[in-house]
Amino acid sequence: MKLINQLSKETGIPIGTIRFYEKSGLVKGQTKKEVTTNNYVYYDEETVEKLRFIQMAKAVGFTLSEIKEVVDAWYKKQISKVAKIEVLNKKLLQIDEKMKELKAVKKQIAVCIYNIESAVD
Amino acid sequence: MKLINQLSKETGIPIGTIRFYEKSGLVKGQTKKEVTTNNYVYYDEETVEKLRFIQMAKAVGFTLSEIKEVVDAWYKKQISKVAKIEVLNKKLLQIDEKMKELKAVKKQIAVCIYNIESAVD
DNA sequence: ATTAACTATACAGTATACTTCATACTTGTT
DNA sequence: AACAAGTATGAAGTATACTGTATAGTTAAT
Repeated sequence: MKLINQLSKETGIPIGTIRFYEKSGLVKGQTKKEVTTNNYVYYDEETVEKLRFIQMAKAVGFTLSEIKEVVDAWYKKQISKVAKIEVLNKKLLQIDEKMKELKAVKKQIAVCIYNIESAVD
Repeated sequence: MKLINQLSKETGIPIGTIRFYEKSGLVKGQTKKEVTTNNYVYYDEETVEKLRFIQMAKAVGFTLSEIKEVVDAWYKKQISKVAKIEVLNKKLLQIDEKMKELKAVKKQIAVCIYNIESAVD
């Protein structure tokens, strides 16, 4: 169990951003009942995993609310098995779509480089 | 040569967004000097290509300013061949990075689905 | 000629995702 | 004891990328 500063260092995500994610319901720490002098929040390894997932998913263009759907399907106990799988399979389709777009962008740029290289000044 | 309404319909990008992109320097139409009664702006096929590129690049998480770098390297005559190629090669690296992240996200979700499916209710 | 639809411009407003600031309390070090 | 560094909370501010509104002129169809 780690405090927010350590969590931030391990993931490279700023403290302010982690707090923002917590307010948005993406991650959740917990206070220790045995500690009575403060209300410091502790985070577990699962939170580290979640944050790394959020980083990657953001990098490939998913919004926080799209990411929240996945994280909820992943961890929330209230959601039924069937509903979770439905959400996740939809995400897989979106990922394949992005994969295609990424390849198209790459190809476009490769062609562009070729054209520039073979152009006469 | 097409007007903004047609351009919008061909690409699926709202008129307001196209105007916003034009203000941001991503695309550029031109007025016809022979038309003197209005200042309607006409767009060519190159603009359609650019807009399609912008759509894809945005879908995989590139920002408009990152996209602008590519579009400038692609079309701007003021930029030297060497500088253009440098920009584009950097983009290719970023794309490979995104490709990796996309695969990691996919794997993560696939594992997640497997875990849910094999879990006992 | 009228009127619906299209175009241009400028500016205000919105959504998302942070980021900073102010305040106040807690902990660890010297 | 003092003080730097860490933590919590709330609210305001910022950047990006649109989105909507208001105004005014233009074009096409009836």
